[in-house]
This record gives sequence, structure tokens and C-alpha cells, in this order.
Amino acid sequence: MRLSDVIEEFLKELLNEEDMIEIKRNELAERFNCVPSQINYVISTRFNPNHGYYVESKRGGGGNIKIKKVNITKSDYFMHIINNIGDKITMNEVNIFLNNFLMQNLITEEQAKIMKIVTSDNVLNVPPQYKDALRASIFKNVLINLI
Amino acid sequence: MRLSDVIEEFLKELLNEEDMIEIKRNELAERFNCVPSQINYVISTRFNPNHGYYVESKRGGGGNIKIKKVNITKSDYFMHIINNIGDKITMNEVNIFLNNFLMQNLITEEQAKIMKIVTSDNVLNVPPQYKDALRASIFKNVLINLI
DNA sequence: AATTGTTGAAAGTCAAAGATAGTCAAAGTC
DNA sequence: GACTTTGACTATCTTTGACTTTCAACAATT
Repeated sequence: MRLSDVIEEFLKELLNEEDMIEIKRNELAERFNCVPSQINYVISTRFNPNHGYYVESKRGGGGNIKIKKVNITKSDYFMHIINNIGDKITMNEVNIFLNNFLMQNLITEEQAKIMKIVTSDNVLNVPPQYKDALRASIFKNVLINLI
Repeated sequence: MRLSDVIEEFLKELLNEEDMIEIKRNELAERFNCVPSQINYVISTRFNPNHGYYVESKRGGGGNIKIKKVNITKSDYFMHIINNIGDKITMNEVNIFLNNFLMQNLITEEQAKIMKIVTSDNVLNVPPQYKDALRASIFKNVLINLI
């Protein structure tokens, strides 16, 4: 399993207990034996506002990173996401979304499964230059209908 | 015996033990002393939905290929349909299938709804010449996973 | 007391390097 | 002729590290 996934899981576990957590980037990096900037990578790919999290941080002495779970209604949330997904989206991004939706109980396992299939590179057998736009179209359209 | 057949057999052996296996393309290639892309060849010729398998993969650090076996005994009907859908299928044909499935209570309304969306012409924003093949791929892959 | 450096302790950025997998067409084999 | 094998090239995701920015605390200056 990838380190980024491990760190993501660790943070989500913490977020299961509390709506807001506070971490020290360097401590976390040390715990997982990685460079500090990897924490930034994890946060930016898995905990941005599109994924239902609000992040704020402070540098300097006593600095830290706070991650807050945002709870808005499902339809607002999906609308927000639909509006913020551009014309294209990668498979990885979709999967991160789906995992977050599942975590937050916004969709069922069954729905996630189907969505994963119909947005996967293997299934979308069109020339590569069309894939990300096609995926965005499919993903958004399904989301709209889940509202 | 052809190398591809050997690799196929090897994978099927693994799939006898478990319904889902996870492989590293490069490791496998090394084990069989072939170029990595041969693994792709084997997978695409022997482990597609027509053969009762669903495949997904991820690139990058820690990437892998997952192959899932579908339990055919439970699903002769879908398998039969998958095998009889050619490389292409129109939106109309899909809808007829879906209605039939619903009638026979083989899928839920929810599933039908998503499938209808992800196979509709509007959503599949690729040049027309790709549509029917794309739709066939999506439809088959979802079906195999509904089994 | 208020203001202005100074310093060290965080966190942020970004691009390069690394690690996988995918594609496609040419060459080979039966 | 159909199927298989090979390899060069591409695409995608992760990890790493050098460099930058910001902040808090403290010291020095007025």
C-alpha cells in the first residue's frame, strides 16, 4: 500500500472521532518516515474542499495544520462538486471522490461500485485524448441524478 | 505452448483460490521473462468481460492490476447477454435490455437509472464513431459487476 | 512602553526523480 | 492470415528535496 494512502487513512481515522483535527506537519512526517512535503501532497490530493474538508494552517513557531470536516447537505455538496469539476477529470480524482462520498455515507457501496466501473480507464475504450472529458461528463451526470 | 497461454494459466490458477487477485505487471513480466506489455496483451485477450472478468489498474508508485472473477454459475443469463452483445450497442438497445432486466427484477430501479445515464448519447461526449463501442464496453463492464 | 530588528521553528511551493502501467505498431511465429 | 512477442514511447501517480514564506518569541533601540 502506498504511503500516501496510509497517511490518508490515518487522518480519516482521526476525523472519525472528531470533526476537527490538528496536526504538526513535521511530527506526522517523522511518524511516517517521509519528507514533510508529502503531508502536503496527501492533504492537497485528498482533503481539499471538493472532498468535504476545510483546511487551515499556520506557519512559524507553534504552527500546525487543522483539517475540518465540512457538513453541508448532500445536494449542496454534490452541486458544489459538479460546479467545481472542470471539463476534465482523471480516474484517480474520481476514485478519491468516491472514497470520500462513501466515508461520508453519501452514496451506497453499490452506487460507488458502478460509478467506479463506468469511469475507469479500462472501460472507457476511446482514444486517450477524450478520456478525461468523457469521464467528467459521466461523473457529473451521475452525480446530478443522485441528488 | 505459447507464453501467453502459460501466463493465462498462471493467473487462472491464482483466480481459483481467490475471486480477486492483484498483480504487479513488472514482477509478473520478470517472472515469465517477457516484456511488461505482454501482460497487457494476455489480460486484454483473456480477461475481458466476455470471459467473465473485470479488470482495474493503477499506475504510479505502488500501482497494480486487479483482476476480478465473476461467479458464472449465478449469472448465466447476464453472461449470455454479455457474450451476445457485439463490440457495439446503440442506446436504444441498451434501454430495451434495461427494461427487460427491470421487468424480471434482475436489477434495481436505482441501478437501471445509473446505467441509463452512463450509456446515454448525451453523456457520452465523444465523436459519434466511438459511441456505440464505448457504450458496449460500459454496459458489459457494469453487467459483469452486477452479477 | 512602543517599535523595530533578529532568529529559529514551522509550513508552503514546485519541479525533478522514481515507480508503475498503457499504447501501438513492427517483427516474429504457426 | 491470425495470433503472439517485443520494445520504444507515453501517461499517470508518488516521493523527494531544495528553496521560500510566515510566524512567534525575544532582544535591542528609541
